[in-house]
Amino acid sequence: KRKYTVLRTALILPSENIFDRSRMAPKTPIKNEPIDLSKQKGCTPERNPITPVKIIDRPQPDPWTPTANLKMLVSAASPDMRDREKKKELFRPIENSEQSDTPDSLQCDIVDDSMVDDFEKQRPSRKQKSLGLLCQKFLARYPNYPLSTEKTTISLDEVASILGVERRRIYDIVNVLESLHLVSRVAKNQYSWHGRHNLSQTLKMLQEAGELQYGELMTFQHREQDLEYKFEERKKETIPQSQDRPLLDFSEPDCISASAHSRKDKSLRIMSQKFVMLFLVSKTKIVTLDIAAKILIEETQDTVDHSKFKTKVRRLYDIANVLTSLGLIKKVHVTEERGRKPAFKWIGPVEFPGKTDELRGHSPTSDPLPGTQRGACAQYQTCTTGKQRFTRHASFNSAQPCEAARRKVSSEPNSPRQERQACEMETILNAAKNSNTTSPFSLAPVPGDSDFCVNPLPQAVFPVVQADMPSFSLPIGISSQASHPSTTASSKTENGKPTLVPSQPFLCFPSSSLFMLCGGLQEKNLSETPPTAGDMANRSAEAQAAVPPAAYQKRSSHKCSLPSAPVDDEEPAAKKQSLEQSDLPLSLVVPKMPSESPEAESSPGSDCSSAVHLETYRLDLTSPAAPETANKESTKPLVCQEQEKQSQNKDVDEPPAVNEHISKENANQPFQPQYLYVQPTAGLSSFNFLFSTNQAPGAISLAANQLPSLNVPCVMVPSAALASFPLVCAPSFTSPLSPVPDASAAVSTNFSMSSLASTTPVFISAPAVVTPKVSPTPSVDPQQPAHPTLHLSPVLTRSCSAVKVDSPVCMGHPVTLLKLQQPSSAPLTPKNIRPAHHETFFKTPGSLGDPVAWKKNEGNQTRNASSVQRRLEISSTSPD
DNA sequence: GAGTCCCGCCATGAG
DNA sequence: CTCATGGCGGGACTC
Repeated sequence: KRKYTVLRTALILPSENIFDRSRMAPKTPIKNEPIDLSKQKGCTPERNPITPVKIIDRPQPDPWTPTANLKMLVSAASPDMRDREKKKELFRPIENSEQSDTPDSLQCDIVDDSMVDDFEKQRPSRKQKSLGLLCQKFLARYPNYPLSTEKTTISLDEVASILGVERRRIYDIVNVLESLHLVSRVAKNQYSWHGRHNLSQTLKMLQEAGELQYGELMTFQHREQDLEYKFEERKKETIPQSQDRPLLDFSEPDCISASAHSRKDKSLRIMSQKFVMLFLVSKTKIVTLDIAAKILIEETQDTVDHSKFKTKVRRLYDIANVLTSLGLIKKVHVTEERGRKPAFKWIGPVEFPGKTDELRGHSPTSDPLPGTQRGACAQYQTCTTGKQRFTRHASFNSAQPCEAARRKVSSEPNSPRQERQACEMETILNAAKNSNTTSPFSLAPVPGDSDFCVNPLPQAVFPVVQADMPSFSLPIGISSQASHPSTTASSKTENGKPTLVPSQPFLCFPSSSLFMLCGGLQEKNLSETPPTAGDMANRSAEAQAAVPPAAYQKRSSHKCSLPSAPVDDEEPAAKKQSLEQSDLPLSLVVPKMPSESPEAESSPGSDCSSAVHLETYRLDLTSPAAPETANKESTKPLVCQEQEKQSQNKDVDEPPAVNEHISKENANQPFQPQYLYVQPTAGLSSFNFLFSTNQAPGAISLAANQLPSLNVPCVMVPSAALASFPLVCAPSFTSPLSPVPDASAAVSTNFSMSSLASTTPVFISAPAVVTPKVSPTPSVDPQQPAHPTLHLSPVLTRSCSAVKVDSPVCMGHPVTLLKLQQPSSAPLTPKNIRPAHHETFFKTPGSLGDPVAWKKNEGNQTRNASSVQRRLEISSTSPD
């Protein structure tokens, strides 16, 4: 009965969870514990928190129940439902999250009553009250990748009441989330939800900052002892100014007038950032609490008294709990001589494709894109200040800009804090860099623009190639579409920022060489990519037409959301996404994938899915049969975990061949569309075009509606003609297959990879496997959907992870990897080559020469693409 | 007994 | 003074 009621409520109140407390309350029952209720300030007392548990649980069981389907639908439609479902999940201990997903449903049913009873009976165990769980619940309420259009505001009171906890707890969560820019404070008692759009950027920033700050330490990190030792040493040596401190402090001064240093300035937030930095800097990606505590304490104080230490550790636990629920870290134990120590391992994205470097100055020289680039360039804010010089990806800024916008627009009261936050990151970085930053943010375009304010998701705008941001970079991905309507919006909004066309399925590369891309991306992209709601809808329609059934279906569910999304406030869309994404957090938990594989670079959620897929593909690649795996994935829910498993295997399989990726992916994906790159000759002098062989041109063109540039699909080139040319197949991306919303990142990477390869006519494929197959006239035929070629070809998506390793290959270093016909032997000029997202790639000094240049190139790519797009756009239509 | 971390007192600041 | 924040650490709960 409860279930039904719940459903009803959900149905009735589809729009938002957040706002209606009364409504929400029922849901929230989660609070098993009466305790909380009492505490709560009359928030949702009506409901007995006690029993609620059951309710929560119930929802899930459905799979088998007749209502299950209904539920599913409902959940899709209504956020509330979703929330509940999530809650259910939440109930499990965080640790279990990994397991969860699929099993849950079953378990739930079975367990349900009994379990529930237990719950009820057993007073809420401590675990159930844990911050981590609470955080999961909290996160479940919001989409990982909210649409740009939807602004989600979080009312602390509401949330607290809904979740049945004290506000104080919410502060803990929010502060940590804030440190990662997942949320930002808008006003008193109000935060705005940004989601993970900027996460990768934020992490990147933190990584860089961390390297500056802790790099030394972490270098030796193998052993805590060593680390500690180092730390001590360093401390003694550098202690002086305590760079660390400055970092923290800096933020405020820069951004805000010094005025706002309230209260140690949110030590929790800062601590959180530092803590994350440690992970990012750590080679092992494992950080023990004591070390972290010591390091953090030391920074602050020379004296480390025990109590202080204990307190610090407690705080770290708090932070760790939140990070765990975010899927960024997981608890592990490290055994030392001393014994077994609690520690946490970073399982989030490790590599950030678009490191600041990329962003950093794109050297003017490399940029081929002139005017058009502007737009792209605009996206990046380049700050040159003395030493510092880094460009920010708009996305990165997005959060901040948003804040700024808010301030301006809403003129909300909390200026100082907001500013602070905004500045924090930069400050940190700056501090780390030692430079006095000229407010980088200031540079950021956003703030000034009212538009931004209007559009909550500036980030979306940058569909650009950056591998970093999965969501951002690749608009193509379904997820991107769904999740990032903003992209379209961004295109619109952004004045000059043509950038990537988020939706655009094709990428243009400067190099003259031709590439074949195989992938289902386009379709997906087309359909899904559409950023704006309207666009999205249109595209979706188009896409649907074009999209292969399988893909379509998957998406279809998602798509559905799209159309509806606009109506509901933020919630709906978010919720929609959340459905997909919601899993992510848990899935994220997955240990291996993210942490180790660079692929993860992109945001965890999306990344996971994408990355995972890719990896799996790799393995598959070897065997033509691969498709199976692909299917699995596709069929698989969004859950990363499963993928993880596969991924693990994958990882083992192949090291890092970029080529491989390409080929693999394609192969794996059953119906992926194939794309062809056409050299510049086509019309764009310097640019190459990608065509989707498979897709019907019409479909593509349709897409154009929304994004003219995107549409430009390119000329269709007869496969036969191409046959003679070296082709690079890049799996457009797996995303389509994967239900996972955020595959975009992967996609982008792929492209980049392809581009690199493209420079050289050489055919890139995984060492052993793919190449041969691909090379020949790949399935040029557009119409051949799932040709073997596909399998062979592109694996780019995967590249993300592999990229690093691969990079060398791409570089033209004939690593074993390059077995293909033409190894990189063909001199790949850096320019031509498109560095993978991974910096590592480029870093190779010798060949590359100027690392910076490489980076620039990367940036250029995007630019190029954007520019091209722009051109296209211009010709075809004016987006705005 | 160590590890966790919940809970809520109370300081801090803004209004 | 009130209210929003959030530092902090006692001590309970887990393992």
